[in-house]
Amino acid sequence: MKIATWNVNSLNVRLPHVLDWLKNSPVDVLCLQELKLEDAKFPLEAIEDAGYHAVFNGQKTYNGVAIISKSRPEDVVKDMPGYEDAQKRVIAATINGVRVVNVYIVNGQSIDSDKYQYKLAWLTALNAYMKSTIGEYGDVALLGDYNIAPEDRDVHDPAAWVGQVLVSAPERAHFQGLIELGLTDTFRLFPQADKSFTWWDYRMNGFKRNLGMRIDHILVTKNLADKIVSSAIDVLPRHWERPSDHTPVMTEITI
DNA sequence: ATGGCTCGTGTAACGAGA
Repeated sequence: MKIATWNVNSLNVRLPHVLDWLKNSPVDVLCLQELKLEDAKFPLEAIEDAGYHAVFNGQKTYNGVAIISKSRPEDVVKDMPGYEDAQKRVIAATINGVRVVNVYIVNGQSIDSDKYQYKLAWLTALNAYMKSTIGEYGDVALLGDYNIAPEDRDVHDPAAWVGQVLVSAPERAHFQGLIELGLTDTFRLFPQADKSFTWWDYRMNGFKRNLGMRIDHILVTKNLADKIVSSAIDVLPRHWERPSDHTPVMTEITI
């Protein structure tokens, strides 16, 4: 079973890339973030024509998440139960017996911003939600745009980023809090090239100069972690014309 | 040097992203 995550930065613009990528990388599950479209405008027909199911939780202009899958998604839950949030950032479903949780975690803008406080509160709610989800389902995969670079090696220039949003100690503590629930960062189960990133700024030739960050992640519970056979970043779509600023991450589980 | 691109909105210029 191959599972993947990709922040597409507008599904309107990136639908051709998603379809092309799925054709070349026919994963079983693809979690998308930043759809930037309301549910009525979700391109369901195009996804179904490609042989996939889709469930989605979108809104106009901002945010929005979707799970695309070969098997029919079951027990679909939108948003975090009990957490009041106008922003559409979460969708979960059970696929092939795995509880798949797709998140677009708050960016936070800068550490002196109100949005940073929203990010920390949101991460507290996510920890509680994941704790109950793991208790309820057992086999859980948490995929998405975390907007957190867990370690300095996940940052192109750690010295320049000390204390900034995406790398600040409170954010990293929240990431560690997810690990302490029993989740494993599947990318780090394998040897990886130095300076492996999933996002590059559109400005200043960020991608060509590899000035990136690893902020998109696939975490799984321990029982699933024992069955992971590969995890990799696919930089190919970042080379395509008019790309998303993020590129897909994929993990394969032997189930 | 707090900009630099890209997106949606809406049809000019701005907020948001990270």
